[in-house]
Amino acid sequence: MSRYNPKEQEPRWRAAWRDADTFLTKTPEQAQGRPKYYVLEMFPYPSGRLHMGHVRNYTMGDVVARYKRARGFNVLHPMGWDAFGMPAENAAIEKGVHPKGWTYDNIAAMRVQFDQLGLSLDWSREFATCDPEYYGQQQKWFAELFRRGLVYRKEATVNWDPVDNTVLANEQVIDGRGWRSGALVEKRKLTQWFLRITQYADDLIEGLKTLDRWPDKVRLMQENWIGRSQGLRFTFDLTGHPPEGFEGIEVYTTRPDTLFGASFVAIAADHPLAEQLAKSNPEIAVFAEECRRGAATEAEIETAEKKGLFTGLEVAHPFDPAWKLPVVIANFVLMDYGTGAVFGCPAHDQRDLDFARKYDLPVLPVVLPPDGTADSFKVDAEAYTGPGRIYNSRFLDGLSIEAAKAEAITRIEAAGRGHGSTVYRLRDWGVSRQRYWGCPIPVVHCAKCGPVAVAEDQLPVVLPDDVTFDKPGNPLAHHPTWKQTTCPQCGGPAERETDTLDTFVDSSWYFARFTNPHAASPIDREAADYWMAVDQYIGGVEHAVLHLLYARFITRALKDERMVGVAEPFAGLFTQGMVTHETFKGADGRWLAPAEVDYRTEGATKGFFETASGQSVTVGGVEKMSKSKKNVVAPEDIFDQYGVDAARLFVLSDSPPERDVQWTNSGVEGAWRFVNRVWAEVDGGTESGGVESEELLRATHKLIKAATEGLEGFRFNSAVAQFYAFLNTLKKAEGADRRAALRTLVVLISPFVPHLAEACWERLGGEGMAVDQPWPAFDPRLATDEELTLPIQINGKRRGEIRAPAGAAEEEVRRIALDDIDVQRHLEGLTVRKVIVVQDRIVNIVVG
RNA sequence: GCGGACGUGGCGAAACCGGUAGACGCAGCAGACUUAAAAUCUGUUUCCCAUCGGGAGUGCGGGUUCGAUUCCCGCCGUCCGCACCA
Repeated sequence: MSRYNPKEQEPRWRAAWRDADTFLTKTPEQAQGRPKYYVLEMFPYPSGRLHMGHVRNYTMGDVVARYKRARGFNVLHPMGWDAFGMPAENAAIEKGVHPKGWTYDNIAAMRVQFDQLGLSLDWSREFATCDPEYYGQQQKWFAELFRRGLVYRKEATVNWDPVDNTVLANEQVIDGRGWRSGALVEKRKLTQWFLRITQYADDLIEGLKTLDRWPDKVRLMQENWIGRSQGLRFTFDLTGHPPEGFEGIEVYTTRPDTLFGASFVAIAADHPLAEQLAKSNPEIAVFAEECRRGAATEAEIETAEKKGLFTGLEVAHPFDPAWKLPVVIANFVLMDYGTGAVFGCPAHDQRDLDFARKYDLPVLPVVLPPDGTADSFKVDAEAYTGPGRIYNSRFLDGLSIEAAKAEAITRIEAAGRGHGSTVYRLRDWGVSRQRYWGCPIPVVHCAKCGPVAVAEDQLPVVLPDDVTFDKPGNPLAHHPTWKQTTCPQCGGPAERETDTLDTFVDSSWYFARFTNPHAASPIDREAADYWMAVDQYIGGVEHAVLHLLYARFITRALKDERMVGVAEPFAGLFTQGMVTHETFKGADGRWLAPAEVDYRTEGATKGFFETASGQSVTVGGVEKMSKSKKNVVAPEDIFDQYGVDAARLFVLSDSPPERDVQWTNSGVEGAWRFVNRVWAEVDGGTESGGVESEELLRATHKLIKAATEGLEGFRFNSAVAQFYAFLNTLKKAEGADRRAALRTLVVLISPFVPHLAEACWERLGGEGMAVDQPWPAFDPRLATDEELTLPIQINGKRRGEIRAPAGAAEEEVRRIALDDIDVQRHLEGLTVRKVIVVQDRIVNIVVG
């Protein structure tokens, strides 16, 4: 008996698959009518190193791809690189390397690691989004959307680092300061390119209903993100002497029923009226400046202290001109949502209530809860947002909330002050980035014609290689010659756009490009019609909203261009959890990597010690593997020690795929043990002889059923547990002929541990390769037991069990149960009131 | 703050439609093999009282039900996303 040697077996089988072109995608003709199946994992950013998260993600996709292949599907399973983005530019600044060289070097390094994983990928379709062949095609469709008016320019706010003179991403703003300079970050307005995703808002909501193989939570998150709300848009008239040109303030509300509870009107700091007032009022200017600084993200804005500044202006209530409300500038009102102005109703909105308490504004309840009375109901520290009847509201009194909303809208519309309107939380997608390492926006600016899309025969607009990163800001903008060009429309002198596209654009259509990555047009319609939509898309849940929503939007936009036939790119979606690990800190507070730590017994104390110093180590929380906390286990070290299959098996085994899995050394050793046990069984089970065992046959069919259901339902951990259990059964079946059972087991584990399966298949004398074996079918009669053990409950408490034939009639089971000696003992002196028999499950005897 | 999830032994978990809670793995304990150790194999392992046996138990508090980890209401805790990270 020989120990399984992954170092010898694994490269051998990878070479065998490669030499046989096993994973080369078949054309529809070659597939000979077999149904297609498109499996895709979210493609990686080429950081240069494979991490355990990749191992988990791509192993899951591989299991699906190999399983579907065994089920007879014609499978497309491609891989590429999401290769544009900030890290390459950061490397250029910090290490003086060129983003292009850095990126392609990383791709080459990662490709080697990917090959080791033994994935069933068709590498002939590989591309990187930074290949001009890819982004040039992207520029083609982008130019089309521009001509169609789906692309436009408008002013938008960016984070500006006044020391580095550069735009900062939100993640580069740390506590309101630039990450490199440490300078206080300012908000600055720039003219930027936008994609009109809001035009598709309703379609994107409606489309969610068709995505029945998406997790409910992701659909819900997208719906909430789009945030369609019905409400009222209307104008409060300014009274007294407002600045010239400002007669009123237009607000949007989803609660027009609470209009009589209004006690102030709040506008955003960058509302035109606020900006006008700031010109002549230094106090307002200072406050607006304060609002402009700091908070880069919505989360920070929403959690920041609610602050306001009274402008001294007043507006009249729309239903009572004599009723005046103060106008305040508030840091929690967003210019991007609705009209950038709201009315505050403190009694029925918590944020408004907090604000009203702070600035001593009236709190007027206008919705009476069902169990409240007008005299007793008070709003104190908590706003009331529940159901009820309207009161304190003149002509709305007594109405339900819904009826009052309708009535308020009708009256406002009749008065010509506004109209009912649908508003989305979703904003148009700002795609401009003032950076070098991205897809150039294919537009030129002509003094005569304005912005003009680059003509198709002049694409791609290629990034120049000769750029420098010694000056702050966008290297494309400083390039001496690159931006000088001629106008495609009038032929006059013109300048290229120097902004590049958000990398989310690159990842919004790559799945369609994979169907024919070498096509002369962005998408080969015939190939896309055959392969799209992606049948199973797999990736991190952190992409639940942005990437997945953008990809759905672009697919719809391209469908309207007739470039693709489907509206929804991903028919099935699976969002997998992260790989986590314990964190360790040394005595001096430094983070320590797992490799720097030992578990041992030191005198009386057991625990973790730093290997180098022998000092004791604090064990922190279990967190996502990250460089900053050093709780990273390098996949290559694991492959080296246990082989790829053990690593693959472990990331699939311990936790359900949608949940986080905690990497542990002992866990991967368990997987390694399994690999060896399978090998040992196969090694010792190849000889004929032994008796045919019905028990083993039944166990085998049960296993096929369980494995198949586990794979279909994305319960890989359960499937793996069944393999382990089957191995235990197999060990105990001494004297039985195990050859058939082993062959079946090997085919079933093949998607999980493909190298081991091939080695075993060969040892068992199977024909061809394990990867080419069809998925075994099970006989439903053999996959269930003939006689079952049924628990007997008395008043819901388990009091015994009986044996009964499967499918036995209720009467028979009832008789066996009541005759049972244990049951009778418990029933002594009691009256049986009812006997509930659930077929093949349980018997519950109710006594009184 | 808003939106979404999750919470079961010492640990990772299973229980798919409301029907035996803890499959499978890890760690632990006991044993076999060994001069010894490692590796491997066998058994055992939710907690409490215990001889048979009984009681409690799925974050906490309530509810529906013959029966609740599963459904409903309220609370607590943890994690993810929040639009220029990918």
